Amino acid sequence: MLDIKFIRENKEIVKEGAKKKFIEVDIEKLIALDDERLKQLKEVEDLRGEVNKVSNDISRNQDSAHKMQLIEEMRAVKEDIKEKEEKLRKIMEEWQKIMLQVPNIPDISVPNGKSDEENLEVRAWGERPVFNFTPKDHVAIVENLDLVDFERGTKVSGFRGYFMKNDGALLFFALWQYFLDYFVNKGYIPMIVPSLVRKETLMGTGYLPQGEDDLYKTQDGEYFAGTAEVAAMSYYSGEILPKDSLPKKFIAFSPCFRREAGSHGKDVKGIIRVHEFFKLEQVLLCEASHEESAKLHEEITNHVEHLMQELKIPYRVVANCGGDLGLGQVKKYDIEAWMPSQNKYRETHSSSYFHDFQARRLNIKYKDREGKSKYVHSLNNTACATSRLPAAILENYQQADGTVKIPEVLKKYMGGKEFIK
RNA sequence: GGAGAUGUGGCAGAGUGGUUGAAUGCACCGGUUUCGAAAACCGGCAUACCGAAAGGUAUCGGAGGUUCGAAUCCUCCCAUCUCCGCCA
Repeated sequence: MLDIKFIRENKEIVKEGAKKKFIEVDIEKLIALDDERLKQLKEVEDLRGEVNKVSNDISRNQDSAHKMQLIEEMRAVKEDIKEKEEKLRKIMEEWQKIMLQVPNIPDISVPNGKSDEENLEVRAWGERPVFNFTPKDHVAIVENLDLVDFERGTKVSGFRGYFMKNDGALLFFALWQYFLDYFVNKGYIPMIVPSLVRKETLMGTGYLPQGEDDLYKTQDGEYFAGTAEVAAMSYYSGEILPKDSLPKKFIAFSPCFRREAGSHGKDVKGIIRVHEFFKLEQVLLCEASHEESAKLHEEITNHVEHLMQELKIPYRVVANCGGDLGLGQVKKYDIEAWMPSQNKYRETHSSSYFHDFQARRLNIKYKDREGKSKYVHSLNNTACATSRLPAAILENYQQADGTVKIPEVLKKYMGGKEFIK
């Protein structure tokens, strides 16, 4: 959510921003509606003021005839108020609807473009592995080594279902622990957060109303979140935080659920695109300063790059183009791991910042030095998405004999073993 | 799932139809005092929106309703607590 005042004063910037994100929203209509809103609000408030004033007079008035007359008059005014309130209610409904569609403004450094194909490579790291054999894709690897059971996964869970098994299961645990150790050591607060969440949390983080189709919903009206960001961000909703407690840095773990509506043909095999996976997510709240947001954005991206380097997975960082940004995002980097079997990079991490877009919707504030309350800024980045990261590891570390070498840094988390065989 | 109780400002806690946006205490901020501090005393201290300002409007868990007037009465919802049931 943007501030309506900001929209009014910067409508050209807002329009340009929406255009860059390829989002249709009628700013002129919104402003016209806001004019109506202000006018109607003033009328209603003036009338209410009159009623309040006369009501006071009534209570003090001793002359009962005069009293009756005033009461009669106020009855009439009340009818008038009712009518105007109804009008205001209708305006507000429409106003709210458009306000929820207004996207945050992308940063000047965000490249132009419509889809992920136009994302811009910022930097790449690592030597792509050279194989003296034809590298298998991760699906073949996990099937050979019995690390994942897809058949029974489908039998039990349905389309895209899977069981992690044997060293496959252990690899997940090892990654979680390795990443967790790193972030806790950096001062992050570890959290296990709910996946089953109320609608407000998804509105607040910007996944609703637009993303309804990609979310699972219960018969009681709750939703299953697609990322730990949702619950972690909502943790402080409606609260005012002490200034010196910022920045807040969470490393949040949760199962993640995605319907993957509209991507039925994509990645149908394997564990790259699944309905249910697990994620460690970095979620940050900081003071309302663009510099601070931008600085922390680089920082949370660097954390992941460092870990990818430790794991020795070749990767690149892309700056996502306007059309590939979410509604609330100001800027986003994707970190993409090299997938030898596909001979290309695949997204494993997504790092973005929002300014106060989410905080406005979630109503998370802090008091600044002058005691004025301000909305916090928010950021998040994947730390470790199991299953995508394991898929990249398996492909990059595969051996000619079909086994998989365990990355040096993970060995101690997998019982000191050298290979998955 | 059943029964009961409760929901007021940062916290505690008054307030059951009329100058109550809300007593009081604590916390917090400023001042007096002090070499400095504590104590004491004085003053300030919710949020949002409209307005250049004066000022106005709204908010006492949420949404409706009754009334000239609602924190206070009515209806529904939500949350919390206690007991019972069920489950782990």
